[in-house]
Amino acid sequence: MHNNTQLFITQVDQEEPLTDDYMKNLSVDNLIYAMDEGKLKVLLAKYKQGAAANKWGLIGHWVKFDEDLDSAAHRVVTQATGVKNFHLDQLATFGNVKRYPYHRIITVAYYAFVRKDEVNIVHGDNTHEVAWFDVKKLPDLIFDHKEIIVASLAHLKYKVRHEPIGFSLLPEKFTLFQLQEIYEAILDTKLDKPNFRRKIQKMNLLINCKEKQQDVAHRAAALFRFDINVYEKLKDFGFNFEY
Amino acid sequence: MHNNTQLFITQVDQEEPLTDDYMKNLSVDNLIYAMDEGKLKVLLAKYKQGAAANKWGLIGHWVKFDEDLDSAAHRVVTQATGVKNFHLDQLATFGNVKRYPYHRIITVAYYAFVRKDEVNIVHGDNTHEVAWFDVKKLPDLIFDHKEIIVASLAHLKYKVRHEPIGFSLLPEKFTLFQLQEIYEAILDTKLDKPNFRRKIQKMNLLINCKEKQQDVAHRAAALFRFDINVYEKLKDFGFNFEY
DNA sequence: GCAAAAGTGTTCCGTTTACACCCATGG
DNA sequence: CCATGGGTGTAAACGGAACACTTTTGC
Repeated sequence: MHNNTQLFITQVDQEEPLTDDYMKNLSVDNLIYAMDEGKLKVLLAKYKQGAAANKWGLIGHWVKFDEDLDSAAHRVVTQATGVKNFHLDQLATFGNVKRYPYHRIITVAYYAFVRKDEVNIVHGDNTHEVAWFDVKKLPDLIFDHKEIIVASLAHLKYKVRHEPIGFSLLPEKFTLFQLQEIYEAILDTKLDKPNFRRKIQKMNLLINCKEKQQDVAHRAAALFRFDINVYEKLKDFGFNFEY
Repeated sequence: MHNNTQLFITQVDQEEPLTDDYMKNLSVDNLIYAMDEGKLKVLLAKYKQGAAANKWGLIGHWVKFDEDLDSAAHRVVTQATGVKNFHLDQLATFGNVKRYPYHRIITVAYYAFVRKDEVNIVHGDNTHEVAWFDVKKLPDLIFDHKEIIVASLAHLKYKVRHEPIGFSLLPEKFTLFQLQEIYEAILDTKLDKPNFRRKIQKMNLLINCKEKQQDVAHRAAALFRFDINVYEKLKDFGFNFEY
């Protein structure tokens, strides 16, 4: 078994060196999502070293001994994007014995929502390319990362109906159509515009900025803000975003 | 910091010895749920050794090096209850640096649904009591186990609306009222009987066994079975159990 | 004028909710 | 005869789905 593996080892194909600060059997992998031109995109990296060399994978890293899991995920997202404030949630943990070729690594998957225009992609020492991919046009992925993305997309469909996560993907001021695009991208369906507008406005989560879009090649839309105060009051009670 | 901890160490208060088969920094903790007299109950253990000595906690154990996470959870549930077939799902992973007093342990929480009458509680070497607790009357719990249970109850409320998990808690043949009790226990609310019956029957997931309850002190109810075939067909399409 | 998206109105229909009511059985 | 749970009926209110329609803007 081990001999078999050896056959495929090339010069670049060895583990990235790890300092003593990190737990060798625990990593975080982040699903960093953003909206771009009405499409849901995820940030992927092409790695230089290790079993992942020259292949696309999620933005991940090992967890430090003195670091909470959430903190590790936050650190890795900030390091890769420069963004400091973003929505972050744990998705699930993937720990099959054979998911990583060299030894046992358990990875805790997190998903993060960022605004694409706030992102300044930072190339880590161990990546030579970092890029956004349409979730409907993914490249081949290392290890079980495809499975992780598929699981997260299913989870998003579920989640978007019960929490207003969409707002984390939008700039502070946005149009109703931009919001609708997010629901359409996540739910992978077309929604009826009049019905969507009525439904979302009836929730009282939106504040009309009394401003209009500028420089658009069509009638300018009203801009809205998300009312975090109303949301905080409502969420304890529980409510529905079903479509 | 370490000296501080020493102050509270007693004879029994030392770590349980671990063989080389186990990863020292990774455990699974299981939320083993069953229905009992219309109440949702969770199985807890009182431990003999270690930081948890003489306190109630979830049924958990370390993960073996050559064991998938799901397999570890399955092994621990079966070991504690004797049950071999049950519904098992991953909840979330808890890994704060200070959640365990001696060293860093990450725990992956799973929830399991069993039928109380199929359970034969097995006392492990390291527990001197194992018992069912009403989820609304929990004792003090070790480490972050209270937080884990609270998280799982919130997750169940969410989950029960989208998947017919209730059936995993019932015997093969059951009455509509028994099913209603599960929804009421998980959602922590009262439901209207006529409306519940109509709603659940319209889903076509139930098969009338054409049998009646025996020896009950009221009109005997019809018994139903869960139609797994119809469910398998429906679930890809997605459907709703909202109440 | 045309394209593109903003925005409003209305109808239809199934579902939800609330509640009244009768049935069967054991104590 | 009463308590307990089984089981049916129904009317009003609500909410979603579908779609026709008008408005504004830039090219």
